[in-house]
Amino acid sequence: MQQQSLDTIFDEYMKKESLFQNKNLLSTNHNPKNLPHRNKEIRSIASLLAPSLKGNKPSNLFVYGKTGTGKSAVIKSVTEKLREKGEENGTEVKIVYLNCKLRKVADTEYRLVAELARKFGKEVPSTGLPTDEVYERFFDALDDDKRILILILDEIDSLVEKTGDEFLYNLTRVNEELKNSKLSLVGISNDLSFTNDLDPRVKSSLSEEELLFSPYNATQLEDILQSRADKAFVEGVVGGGVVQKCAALAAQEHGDARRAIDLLRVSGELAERSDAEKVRGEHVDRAENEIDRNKVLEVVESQPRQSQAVLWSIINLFEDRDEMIQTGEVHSLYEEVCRTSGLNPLTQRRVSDLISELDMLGIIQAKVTSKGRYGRTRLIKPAVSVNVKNQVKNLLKEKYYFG
DNA sequence: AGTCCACAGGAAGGGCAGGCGA
DNA sequence: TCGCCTGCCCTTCCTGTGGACT
Repeated sequence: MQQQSLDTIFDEYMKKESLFQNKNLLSTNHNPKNLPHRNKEIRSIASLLAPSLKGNKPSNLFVYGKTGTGKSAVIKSVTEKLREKGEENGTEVKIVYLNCKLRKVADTEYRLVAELARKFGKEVPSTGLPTDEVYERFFDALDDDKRILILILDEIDSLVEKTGDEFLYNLTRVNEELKNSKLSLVGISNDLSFTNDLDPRVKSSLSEEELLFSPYNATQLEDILQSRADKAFVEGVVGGGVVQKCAALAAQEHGDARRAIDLLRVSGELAERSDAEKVRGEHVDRAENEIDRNKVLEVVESQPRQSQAVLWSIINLFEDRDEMIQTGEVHSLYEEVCRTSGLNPLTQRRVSDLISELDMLGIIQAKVTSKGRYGRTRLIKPAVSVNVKNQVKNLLKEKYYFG
């Protein structure tokens, strides 16, 4: 019986015409060849890096701009072209792209340099060697032939925040030691104020050249989205105004192209799932909710159990009363929750910090308020819609066994 | 004007895991 | 391999504070 209904589902799915023609074009890791509205940036980066084709070291470059402004995509596309050109001309231009947020790969100084050494074929154990030795191996490998290395460090701010700027100092000075090769750094950061905290020497050498990627406006987003939509969807299935709506929503959020593309993709998926023949405005609305919901659920899932217990307490207190809650109340319910779920309760001081963190993540809203004779405390409430809040509650209950 | 509540949030330090360096 | 170092999580102790109440 069940077997049969499963069969029907699959059969019907296979029979159904997809709204998508090439969904990959809307996936987050798709690297488009064509990058509209970034010609100026492409040209300046290309001319900055061009000296490498004649065997000269290009200036170090620091690129910054908010998420979804095309920084990584532009750099990747320009450097790929550069590598091809180098091959044609017989100059070895080696491009190494590392995302400093990638855990276990490039999230500490040791790992970063070890990864670089490995890219040049040197064996480096994942731990144990002095960092100097790893630098040595990397420099040796790099220098064994005449070449230009362009090292792209994406999300460089997160690595500096974690480990300090010493590795940047070392990398910017390496050219003094190399005989054959030359190394240029390209740093990419979302954090606009990132260089302010750097050692002045590092700052001046990393930012020999700087380039700001400003956010896309709604018209530009629309344009980008339209060209993707044309190729990604079957002709005629994207209803009027859909692309515009996605662009407008993303433009409100600092012109994030990634967000716009996500919205369009999810809208399409929702339309397909509900057997609609066209993607419409209502699907975009639902997509927006769905994306927000997934974001919240993802954040909640990634929290440590203690934080989850605090959140669970807040949600339940709010459920019963529907008015702002204070820290003390949260802590007493939290202690009870710990007892029933076998957790070691933390002190109020610590819970107070966890509440601040949940506030910063945007899951709850907490404001320090004085209630006069009745003390000074944080007033807390969930910061998500009722619908999302209930889903968070279910998640905590079913997956993490609270309640 | 003074008191006092219910915490906020800073400082210092303990305990632990994991990385570092010889 | 092993002691040292560092960062993180957490506790303890503490001072500070806005405003209702007396």
